[in-house]
Amino acid sequence: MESDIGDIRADNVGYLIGDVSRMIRTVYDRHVEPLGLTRAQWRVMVRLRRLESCTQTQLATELEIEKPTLGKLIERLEAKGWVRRRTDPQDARSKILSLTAAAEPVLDEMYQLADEVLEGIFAGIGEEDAARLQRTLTRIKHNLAGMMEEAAATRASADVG
Amino acid sequence: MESDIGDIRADNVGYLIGDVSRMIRTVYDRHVEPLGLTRAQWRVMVRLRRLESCTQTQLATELEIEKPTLGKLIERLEAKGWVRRRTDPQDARSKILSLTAAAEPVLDEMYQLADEVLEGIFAGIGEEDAARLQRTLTRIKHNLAGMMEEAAATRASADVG
DNA sequence: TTGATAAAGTAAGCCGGCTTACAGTAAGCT
DNA sequence: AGCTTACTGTAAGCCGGCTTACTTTATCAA
Repeated sequence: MESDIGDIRADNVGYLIGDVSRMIRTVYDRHVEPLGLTRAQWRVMVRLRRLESCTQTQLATELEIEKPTLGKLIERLEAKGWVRRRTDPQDARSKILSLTAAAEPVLDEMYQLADEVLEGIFAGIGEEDAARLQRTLTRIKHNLAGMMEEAAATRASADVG
Repeated sequence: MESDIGDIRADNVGYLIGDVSRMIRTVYDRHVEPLGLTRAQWRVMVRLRRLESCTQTQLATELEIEKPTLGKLIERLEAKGWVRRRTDPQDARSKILSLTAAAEPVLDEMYQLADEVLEGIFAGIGEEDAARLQRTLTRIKHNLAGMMEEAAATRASADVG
């Protein structure tokens, strides 16, 4: 039963993505360890720099992570003095996030390190292959998004009915 | 400065892999939730079935995860009655792992579910693209493995010198 | 005005990855 | 035998993802 492509997927591509993702995280984190922050924390700061200032919910949506997940990240970044969090004067529920001046040089260093790591990760891979990888992964991501919505819809209807 | 491919990688492919990996985990876990185990736990059992029986260190090596990580997974699987763990009579340090009879039907159901999920993930992606994805990701994985070894070597020499 | 509903963020707790540090055991070399 | 070294597994604890449940505050409708 579909032992050709089926096995290829199950034994290789499926876990391959997970392997690569895990290794990317490890390699990044090891490289940037001396700077005192992780890839996930850096990602938050990069987005925050681009947005100038925003609420936590906005940022969580942008990063496609959940609010509590972002909350913990912000907590650590605030403790390190790179992110400021103050209550929105227009809405006491919201907290406005912004980068501190101390964050800038760290971000700049991180960019450079990230570029070096990416250079290594994509060594020997041509532009065409990289573009194709991007297209295929994007398609997979769309498929996954559809499956997640579908599951959510099923759940919702189950809750009602 | 290399704003062409550089930006493509940093803004898309890098995080794309992470996104896809995270979504795969979520989708799997949601789908198989009713069976009472996660993708990671299932992965352990699948490998264990193939190996018949082995020690924890062997299995951790096969799965490319660390021993404490596997230890926690085994703990849960043992509590659920799907994995048995007994001391090796030849070496009191080692514990021999094996599946229980109760694990078999769960594994069979998981296989089917996994295949359905994979079907959905790869919907609309041709065999050629899938094969290409596999090749490129494999190359990336090799690059990452090299970088991790390199970093480990640097650390070791730093420890000595 | 007040009462229901919705939204922002936090708390608590689970999973799965990691590291460092340790106990127990084996094996090898004097 | 005894000492050292190396290996197996566990403990403890951090990070980053998630969910569910909660508090606080806005908002909207009656």
